[in-house]
Amino acid sequence: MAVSVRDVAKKAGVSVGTVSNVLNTPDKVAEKTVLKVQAAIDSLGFVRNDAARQLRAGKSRSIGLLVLDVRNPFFTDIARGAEEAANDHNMSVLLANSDETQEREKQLLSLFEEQRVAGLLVSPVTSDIEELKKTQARGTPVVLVDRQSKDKSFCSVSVDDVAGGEMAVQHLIDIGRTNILFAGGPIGIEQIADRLKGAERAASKNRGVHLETYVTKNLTVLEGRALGDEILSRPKSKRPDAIFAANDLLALGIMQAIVVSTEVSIPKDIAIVGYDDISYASTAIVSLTSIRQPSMLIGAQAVELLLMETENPGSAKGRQVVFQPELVVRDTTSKI
Amino acid sequence: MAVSVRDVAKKAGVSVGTVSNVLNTPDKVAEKTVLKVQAAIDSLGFVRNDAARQLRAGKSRSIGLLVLDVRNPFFTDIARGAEEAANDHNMSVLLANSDETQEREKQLLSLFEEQRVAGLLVSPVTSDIEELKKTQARGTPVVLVDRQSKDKSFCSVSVDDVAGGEMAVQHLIDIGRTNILFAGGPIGIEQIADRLKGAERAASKNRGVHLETYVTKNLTVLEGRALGDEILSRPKSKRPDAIFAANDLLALGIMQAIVVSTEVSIPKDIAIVGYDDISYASTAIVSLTSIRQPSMLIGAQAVELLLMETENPGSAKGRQVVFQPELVVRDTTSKI
DNA sequence: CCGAATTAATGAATCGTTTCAATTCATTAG
DNA sequence: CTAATGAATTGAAACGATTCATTAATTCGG
Repeated sequence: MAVSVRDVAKKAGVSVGTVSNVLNTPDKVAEKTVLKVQAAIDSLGFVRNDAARQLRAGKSRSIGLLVLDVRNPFFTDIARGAEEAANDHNMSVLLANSDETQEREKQLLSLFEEQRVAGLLVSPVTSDIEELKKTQARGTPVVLVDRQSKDKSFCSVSVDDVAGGEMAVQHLIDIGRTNILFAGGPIGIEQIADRLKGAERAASKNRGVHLETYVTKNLTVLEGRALGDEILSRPKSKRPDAIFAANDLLALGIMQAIVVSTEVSIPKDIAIVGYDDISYASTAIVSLTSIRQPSMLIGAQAVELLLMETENPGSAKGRQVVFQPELVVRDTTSKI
Repeated sequence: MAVSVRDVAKKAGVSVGTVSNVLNTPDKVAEKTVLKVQAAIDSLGFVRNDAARQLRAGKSRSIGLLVLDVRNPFFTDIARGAEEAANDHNMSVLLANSDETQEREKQLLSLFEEQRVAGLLVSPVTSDIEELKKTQARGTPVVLVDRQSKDKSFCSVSVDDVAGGEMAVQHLIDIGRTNILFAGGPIGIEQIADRLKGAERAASKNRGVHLETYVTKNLTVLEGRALGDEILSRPKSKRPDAIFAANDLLALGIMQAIVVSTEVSIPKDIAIVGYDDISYASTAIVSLTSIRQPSMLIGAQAVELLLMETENPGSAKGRQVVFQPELVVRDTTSKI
């Protein structure tokens, strides 16, 4: 049934080596031979068997990317960045979703290892990275994404979330707000804890600023609406005059709840800053000020580090790349 | 460097065949032998080479899923449905994105074929499916997704978009609207043309109903806002009292533009129906009435058809599954 | 205690591609 | 005209897991 190089070789009247050369290095084959072989390939409908290629090559041209949540635009943007960078080195990216469970992570890790991926980009579920260390020790290079490796056992590409949090709150202070609410959770997640830390730093650097912390169960639109309703239910004097939400979905939810009320207006009564700058931020009813993370760049950079490591082992040893986030000012914090 | 079954066999003092049996059919191996081999595997850090397995097996346990746009929640939901169904047969799904370009589609198609996927689920870019027919002829079963195969050369799973369109407009008529605007485009896309056809059918079935068609360049939030602004700029008498948008993103955009005006209220002055019932529909400022497609079911069903065909070639020959969409009523069409 | 039946373990052959040392053939320099 | 050079082509030997016909060892009924 299946057509192999051997069949092609027989049909074209050449050896299998020549067929292989036509496929991989046609310059080394006489032109008329190339044509003969092409003809045979077309007439037989030959399709290369990738498994055999890889077996022979010993390594694949794929990079495994393991993220916490494929539905989060932040991660799909990272994936897109990684894909583009990988394409430039003509490699491809296999995207997998750990769904924030350690078990699934472990499963997918070994799946990738069995496929002998050229390397792994991982956004790990917890800080327990023993399994990852073993994988790396067995010869598959690993780059951490959106998370630093404190002991430098891995390369990593991340964003300075403390700086992002500080930036957001400082901006709110700059436009004259003093009663600021931080919303986000769970606090156990490193990124969120860092954003809060940055927020606190900005608050403590300025006199007369009060920072309230509201811990949410997660970072979804629904959770945001609940918080928005809670704020509306407060007496006027207890309401914040600004909110820093730990991500955009949360911020959008808060806005949805507040915007229906005629009592509170955005940004006059309450200013809002989100985080991530997802594409919905700019198209919201009142366009949302947000902290932008260079997500595509993160993916691209991670691939570069990985390839540096594969092409020249040891060359990127423990390199920690940390990007700075960026404030994008829109209507939810405009001065009037 | 790499550890193979041979190394494991030597270390454990058994033959390679036994190691293979431990990995695949441990019941056929004496318990103490299993333990010896496991120990050798652990101490050497052996990881199975998937390429070699596949080469020997001749087929993979993966199904290729090729969609028009990975960022469209409709398709990611299909993917999720397909994944779950595939898992039940312990197979996995490889997701790829043609980005609506024929070239990329062709590229990915041959990539999948080289990987000897067990089968392909494809949402084809155009109706030119010659390439797909060749692929199928070479032995890779193909199931069309979200598109019918008129000549029955493929199995397919799709949704009745004509019925969906009719349902949407009939609902608007039922709540007393007579001046209805259909928004969507490009009309060349089969699904959109079908929704329009359904809308026209509903309009013509009822007397005194006027249906206006507004063709958009695409189905995005921005395009919707432009249309919303255009409607606001019209004199009151020229405005529709209901809008049927060909997808939810478009509908949300229209709403965003209209909601800021104090002149027109939703649903009192203008009722809106969207299409797809994406998760944003229910959390929009005014929750959006929409036509729901059973997207996860589509993915699952497509996998079932595919497996039917692989396990028993010819058994699903040209089967066309067509699902009916469902109206989900929310606030944008509430009676007051 | 023998032969039959059952259970374990073996290892060579196989999958389809690529690689590379060896071969052939034609061309050119001396 | 010979020897040396170079270009094309060849085909056997890998890559690593699985399979399956054999062999070996054990158990059991009569």
